Amino acid sequence: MTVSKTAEKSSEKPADTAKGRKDAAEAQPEALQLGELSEQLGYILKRAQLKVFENFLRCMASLQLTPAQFSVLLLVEKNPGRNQTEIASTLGILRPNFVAMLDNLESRDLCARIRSTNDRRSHILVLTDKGKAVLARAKKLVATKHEARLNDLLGQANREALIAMLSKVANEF
Amino acid sequence: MTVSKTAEKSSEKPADTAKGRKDAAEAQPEALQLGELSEQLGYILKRAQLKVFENFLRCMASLQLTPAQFSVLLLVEKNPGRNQTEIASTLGILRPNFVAMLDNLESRDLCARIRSTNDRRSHILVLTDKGKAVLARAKKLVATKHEARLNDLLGQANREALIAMLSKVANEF
DNA sequence: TATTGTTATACTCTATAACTATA
DNA sequence: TATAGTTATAGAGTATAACAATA
Repeated sequence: MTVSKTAEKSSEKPADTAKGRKDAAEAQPEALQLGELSEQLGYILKRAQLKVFENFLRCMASLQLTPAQFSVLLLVEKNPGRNQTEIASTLGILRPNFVAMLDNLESRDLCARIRSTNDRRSHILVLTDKGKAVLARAKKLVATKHEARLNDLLGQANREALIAMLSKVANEF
Repeated sequence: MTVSKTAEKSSEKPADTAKGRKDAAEAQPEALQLGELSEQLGYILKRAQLKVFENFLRCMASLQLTPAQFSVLLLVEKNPGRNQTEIASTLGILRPNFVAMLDNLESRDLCARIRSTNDRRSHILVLTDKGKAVLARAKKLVATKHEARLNDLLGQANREALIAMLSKVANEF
């Protein structure tokens, strides 16, 4: 919900900075009470997701890959020979919206559309050599800079528990 | 990333249904391999968030409240006497985008803008009586239908652990 | 000069209908 | 007729600049 990127930065500090808390004996300081909001599943889920995506983008700045593009490359690599509809629907991307995304990846020579010989309506998706190389570098960046950060923050065991619970929510909620 | 609502429904079943698995001794069935994607923090976080928001909207259908609107009502109730800038920035909503949102809530007589007498530039936000009543009903619906579902799925202890870890990610990642 | 609420605007995501070419 | 890829388009959500009123 809500929770914009720039605004997050501006709502980051105002809790206990010099401005927000000039004097210990002041009537109404600055910081608002979150109250029940801090226990609302949807609210913290959304804020956590925005933070994680932000960090992902920073980690991948050198490769210029968004989370969505990374997920496409991963899925195509793991499932070569599949067509656009199959890749898109697995990722929850609507076919019309997948077109521009693929145009982008193809224009950067990261993946290619190949007309299927069985069914000439289909475009089989494959990674180019450059696409494979970029994906390999992306995986390393994600592992060392992005996912490693979660380990530092929560520890290995908790990290795995978090992923497991989120998967359960995503699949069964 | 990606992961649209309608497409999620269509990519829900195709794992092991009658269609997807006609015969045990078939070459290449239907379901794609998610591979490393199923361990990607951002990916499952996003899918979980979409599922939770979807469920929230269904639970609140009778009150016609979105997660964002609910969060505004909660925060205004907990922090009466604050102005638009304070409420918006705490929620990570940019001031320009908060205007239409408030117009909506005010037109439904759920909250009101009051010109501050101290600083006549500011609009103090308050809940109307109807706003308080609707929020009270909303809280009940959220508790009994929405958050309770998480308990059923994970159990009380895990539910609290999940919320705690997500908060940590949202605040410190 | 700075801030509050606002307007206008643009860009991204997501969603639906309809076209084309193939089947 | 049905499906794959595509186009066009519309609606959210999010972002920035700039204006009027007030401080």
